[in-house]
Amino acid sequence: MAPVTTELTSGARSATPTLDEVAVLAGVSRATVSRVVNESPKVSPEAREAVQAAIAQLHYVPNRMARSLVTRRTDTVALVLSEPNTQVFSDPFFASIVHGVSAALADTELTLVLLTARDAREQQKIARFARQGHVDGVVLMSLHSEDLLPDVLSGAGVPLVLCGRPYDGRSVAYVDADNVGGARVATEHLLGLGRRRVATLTGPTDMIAGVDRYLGWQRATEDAGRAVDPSLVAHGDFTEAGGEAAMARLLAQAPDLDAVFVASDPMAVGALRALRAAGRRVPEDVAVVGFDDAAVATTCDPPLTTVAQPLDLMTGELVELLRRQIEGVAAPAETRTCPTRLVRRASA
Amino acid sequence: MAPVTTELTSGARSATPTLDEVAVLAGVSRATVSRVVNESPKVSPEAREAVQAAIAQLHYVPNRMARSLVTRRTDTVALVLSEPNTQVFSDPFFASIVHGVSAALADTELTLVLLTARDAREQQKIARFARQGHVDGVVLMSLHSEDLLPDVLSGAGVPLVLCGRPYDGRSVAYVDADNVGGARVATEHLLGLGRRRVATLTGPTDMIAGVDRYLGWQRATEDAGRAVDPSLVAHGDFTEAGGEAAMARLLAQAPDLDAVFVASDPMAVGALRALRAAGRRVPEDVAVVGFDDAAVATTCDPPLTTVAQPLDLMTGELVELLRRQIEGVAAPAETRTCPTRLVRRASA
DNA sequence: GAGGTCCGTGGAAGCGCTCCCACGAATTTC
DNA sequence: GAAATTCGTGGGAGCGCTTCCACGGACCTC
Repeated sequence: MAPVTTELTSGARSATPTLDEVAVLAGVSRATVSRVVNESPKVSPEAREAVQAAIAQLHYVPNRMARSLVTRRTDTVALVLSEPNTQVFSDPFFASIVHGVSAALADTELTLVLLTARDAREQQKIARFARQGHVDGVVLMSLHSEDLLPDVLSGAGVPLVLCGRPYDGRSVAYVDADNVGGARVATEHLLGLGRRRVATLTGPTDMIAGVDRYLGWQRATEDAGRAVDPSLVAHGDFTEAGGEAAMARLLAQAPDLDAVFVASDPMAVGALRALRAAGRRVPEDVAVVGFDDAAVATTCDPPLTTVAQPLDLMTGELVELLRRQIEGVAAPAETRTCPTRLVRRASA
Repeated sequence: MAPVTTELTSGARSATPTLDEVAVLAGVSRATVSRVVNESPKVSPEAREAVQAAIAQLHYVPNRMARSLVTRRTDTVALVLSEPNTQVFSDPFFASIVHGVSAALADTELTLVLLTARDAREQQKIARFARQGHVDGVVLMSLHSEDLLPDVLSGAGVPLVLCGRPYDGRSVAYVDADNVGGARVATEHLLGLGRRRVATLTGPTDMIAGVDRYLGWQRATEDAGRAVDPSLVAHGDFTEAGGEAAMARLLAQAPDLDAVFVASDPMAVGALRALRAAGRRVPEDVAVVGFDDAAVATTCDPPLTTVAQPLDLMTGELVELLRRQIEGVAAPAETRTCPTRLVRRASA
């Protein structure tokens, strides 16, 4: 009998038991233990039972590194937030996406890891992480136009789905809300209320969501036969403070405005504050519509009329598209655009 | 010549090149390539150069799974948020911790992955993930008293540091802010202003931070020779909405209060709103002190006097303690309590 | 009852890497 | 000038796992 076997049968147990140790204890071969662990049907009930008993007794946990080395899978996917501004982290929209993806993954054998890339160096680190085989796929929230990560990742052949349409027209799988449509409906609602001067507070122009929501406002304005007056436009950055400042500017530019479509709920909350500071009543003097249907939309004063995105649907599609790519059964660069919906509350 | 070698030298390159292929191309052995990759000094300049050229030419990226299998290290640490309530995600304090830990790790070779556990099932998944050797260590934000993850993880021998003192007195490494001291100073400040009825809005009683901040208020109250009047206490949940509701209750219980220490800034913002709704002026009628020094403390109306935690220090210590455990040079269950500091603004 | 099929099982190869050990050449020491 | 040291290098074992392949026994078929 070989020394190693002697040691195993003599009862000396390592802190982290291996397949072999389980096999020896169960009186079967390594291969059979592997089959039991991987739920292969080709195992007799007796053998299965013996193995399971041994696993329980030794507290055996398979070593995923070893497994991954041969299977070429890690059963792990990454959600990457590529964004220099840390504050975005506390944006409720982002939190919802994380929550949704995580929930969609909970029903699968996949584990979610969250990675953040604030600068080029961290992006490199993440690219390496992905390329070194630590994850089977990546959901990427790359918000700014100049981000390199989408290229690097898709170039490296890592299964990839973007959350949000890519800024340029590149061919890559993505899931997005119908931002243009949502903004359009919001603006039409304001117009339908009989408002004469419908302004907009946009998001950053280097983010596609910011651009698309502006586009929706613009189209609705044009379709209503109104001129697209530059003084009715102010740019924000999707944050509450940015929204407050932009609203103040907007009031200075266009004191006669009587409605405003704001490109995100946090910005709308800031806008509400600026409006109050300026002595304008909402919705009597100025009607306000936000975007996102964040939790704060129900608690602010007045409760916010806003455009809701189907988050569950979106995160579900995100995971679905990614899994298909991982399985290798995906059509190249599949995309989904999910419908939005106006939620009426008191602000418009 | 063996077939495999023929294939390698004949120019056929796999999509993901291995050490062997680099070795063949560079005309050295696998061992030498490994030395170059791992920056061993025992390599001649010529060999190093040849290897580096080959690596560049093949776009070689080491397979971390294979490496981990033998080194028993992954160079990855996890930040685990064990918290059923998803909304906590958008809490600025949490975002700051993530940011800080991530920044502290950016200077090292370690990669950070973020994991969330909302229920027992996800906790199991994470425990498995850690035990299977996917991470070298864990920073755990386990906020509630009944959480099992600390036990499971430390029981499994995974290097572990808690962010926040454990609820019970268990022996485990942790880093925490001096919540009791901070709350005490805040309360003393209110008392020092000459306020007669200093109330408090607490956090959840199953979170140690909630308990400690209440304790600080209590001690300061007692030390000032005041009675700890139950009607001066209302419980919140660290959220803005919860703070608003609790403040409304507090005003009903103790209409004569003239100061309130609020256990978190988001709650304080809610409290400010409730106070305004009730027609109380801040700070004239009611002085308010918050906790956390979140970004919102500077933008709300009036700007919030609050207790700041040394986040950089805390996250630095967190990473330091964890690294020491990973290196195996840590004393058992090291702990750090970081000093807090009162930041005076307009609300008190 | 001889040949065929099926099924559970174990042996063994190998995933890509690190690292111990031994080897030979260059350098040093007495 | 012989022995000892140093240094860069390559061979090879092995990390823990999956999976192909072959084997033997139980079962069926004509």
